[in-house]
Amino acid sequence: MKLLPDKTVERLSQYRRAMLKTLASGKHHIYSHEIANILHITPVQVRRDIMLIGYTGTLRHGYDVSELIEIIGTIIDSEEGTRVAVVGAGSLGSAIIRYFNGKRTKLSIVAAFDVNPDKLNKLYAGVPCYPFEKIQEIVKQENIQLAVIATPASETAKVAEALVNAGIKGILNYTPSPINVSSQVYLEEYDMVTSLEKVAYFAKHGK
Amino acid sequence: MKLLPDKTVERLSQYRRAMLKTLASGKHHIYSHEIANILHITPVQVRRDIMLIGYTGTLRHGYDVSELIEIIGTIIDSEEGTRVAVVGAGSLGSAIIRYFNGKRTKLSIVAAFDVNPDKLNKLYAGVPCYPFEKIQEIVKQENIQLAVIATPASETAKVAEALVNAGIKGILNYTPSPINVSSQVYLEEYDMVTSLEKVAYFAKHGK
DNA sequence: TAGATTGTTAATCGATTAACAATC
DNA sequence: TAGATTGTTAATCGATTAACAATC
Repeated sequence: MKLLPDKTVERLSQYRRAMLKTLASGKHHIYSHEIANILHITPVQVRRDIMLIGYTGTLRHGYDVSELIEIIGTIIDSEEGTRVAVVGAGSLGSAIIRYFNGKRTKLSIVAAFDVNPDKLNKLYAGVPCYPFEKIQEIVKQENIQLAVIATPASETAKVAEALVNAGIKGILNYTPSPINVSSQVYLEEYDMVTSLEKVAYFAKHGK
Repeated sequence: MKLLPDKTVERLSQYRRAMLKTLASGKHHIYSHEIANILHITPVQVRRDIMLIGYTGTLRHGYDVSELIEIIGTIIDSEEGTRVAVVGAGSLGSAIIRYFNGKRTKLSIVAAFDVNPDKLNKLYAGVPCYPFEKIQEIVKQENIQLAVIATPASETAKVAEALVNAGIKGILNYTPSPINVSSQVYLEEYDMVTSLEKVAYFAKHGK
């Protein structure tokens, strides 16, 4: 399938989550405008996204909730699952591990890394913590494809370099230090301060 | 000043952070292409954003780092500072509090809320934790304008309603449950699972 | 049928980038 | 000066939305 637009991929993830909730409530069919209401978007947006993944609903009942969940899975999940590491087992890192734990998803956090010896060999919500120096070895051994960076900002560059060398395919950087990676590696950066500053701006100036 | 574009506001926050770092390294002037390199964007983008806030550099030295920091502050900060509450003092909530603590910003987290009696009356990185039922009272008393939701997903709707009733102006929702709020309230939603699923998709399919 | 819905194209909107004049 | 840079308009790109035919 052709590469999907950035925003469509994000929304597919959200549709799936909303559909899982819908299914859990015992509802088996759903209209585009119902999905749209849940996510504060327009029904056309929903229909267009679903068109892009080649699924079709029916005029009478809209979309079949289970089928839609299934199809979205074939698009955005990797069949064999995706193994993820969290670098930095501080409060943010362990919050991320706990956050993912128990979520129904093909993404599994299988390793944490830290430099602090106190944190090593402990389990964070069932995930073992390894010394940062072993990153190359463990990434290979555990077949880890993605990494989340949750270290102090001062360590970001070093961590990113080690991850790229270890052959990681994608990085989600939660530190406020932007990093440079080879264009082979997909990089997403998110900073909570920027996000909250944006909320402050638009809450104040109206939007 | 006219309302700035969404993306420009985000980048201004990032420019400021990069400029603070630049200044700390003893550099007092910077060219648009240097800023662009730090943030992996184009120099034109940088110049256009800076044009939009009405600041101008010089042909010889580019932008004055201190002045740029100053100007960005007048645009995106509130002069008197902005007071923020975190709802949910679990691992994510306390990570957020610690994350903001010590950052140089006009945003200050001044209160946490939780329903768990064990967490009450404790300090999280210097921030007091109040019982959730007192939210209305404390928001008024402490003059809190923004809130970050970091509760379990099951509580999101209830929390959002209480926040809107308490007169909050902006909400940053870190739970995976989308919420509906009055259009008076600016809402930003961010979900780590969606973000990581997006990384997984583009790391796999190339982009 | 009438009303509601989907799927899809075309139009619009918003954001980025190319082009370039001005100038140090 | 020649080369490098800024500021800004116009063109392009990508994403959203309006419009509407098809149909249950």
